[in-house]
Amino acid sequence: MTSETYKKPDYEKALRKAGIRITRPRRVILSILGETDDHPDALEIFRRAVAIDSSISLSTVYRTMKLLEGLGAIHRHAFEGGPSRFEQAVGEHHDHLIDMESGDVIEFHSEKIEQLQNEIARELGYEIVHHRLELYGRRIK
Amino acid sequence: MTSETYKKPDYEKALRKAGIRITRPRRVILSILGETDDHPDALEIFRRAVAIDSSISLSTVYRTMKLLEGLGAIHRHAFEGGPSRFEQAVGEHHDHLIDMESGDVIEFHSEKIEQLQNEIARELGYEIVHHRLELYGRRIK
DNA sequence: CTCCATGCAAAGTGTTTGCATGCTC
DNA sequence: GAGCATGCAAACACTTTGCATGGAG
Repeated sequence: MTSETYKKPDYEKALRKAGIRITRPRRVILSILGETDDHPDALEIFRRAVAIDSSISLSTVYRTMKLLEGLGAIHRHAFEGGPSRFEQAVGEHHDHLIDMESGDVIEFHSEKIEQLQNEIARELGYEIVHHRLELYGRRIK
Repeated sequence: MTSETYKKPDYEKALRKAGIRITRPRRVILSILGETDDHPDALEIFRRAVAIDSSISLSTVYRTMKLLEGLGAIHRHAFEGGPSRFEQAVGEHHDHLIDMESGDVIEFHSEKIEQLQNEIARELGYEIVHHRLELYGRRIK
């Protein structure tokens, strides 16, 4: 991604509307989330944030992630054996394929699988609130 | 499930064959795992173990779980927002539906979903090593 | 009688929180 | 100015580990 004027929801405006103060740390963190396509963890976000403003603390990163998660602006993923990783909540729902070697995350979506999940839950007498589907795999040579 | 003489793989024999010592704590923990149908966490296993032999320590529970996991005798599940929960590795592979209110776990299996997962991974150039599919839901009244 | 397994306490990891201060609205 | 947000350090929940002792083979 070279262009920066791409999909960039205006979170600042949205947050302000939600009565949330736009502070320097929040602005920095939002800009980081807006520009990445990967799924960084809190420490990685912290590192990138510190590079922009060295006074930002890790607690603020965690607090901001929690805040944004509550607003539905980001999603938190707890992939196996690692810290939570975050992504901006833009676009459609999707699931994840995790490259076990590199940790890279590939997004995918299957309407068929979603339907099957709903059927299964219904048969068991449940309605799904949310689900988690993660494929852990290796690149085929 | 009322009968206790049901599916009960002889883990002691298997462990002995693997060159692993059968100690009192291990015997106790194995008996607990063999008799439960739920998905207890380490602390719950510890509680049940202490009721049988009060000298067992939580570290031993954790160590034993790790050992058994390595041997493929149990599976570890990290459901959302809680400690790892364990289950005996008997029977076929299955996925889990978690009752968000009670924490109860219902097992299910869908061959169709498994196939779709494989197709998706293949298309992305990956082979699946394992996957995680969890449905979080509420009972329909 | 040799090692592996244990209990205990301490350390480790990722995350949250209390508190005094600082900055947005 | 009023009150939310911050940095810092301490607390937290879960899990692992070092070490000296104990017990299975």
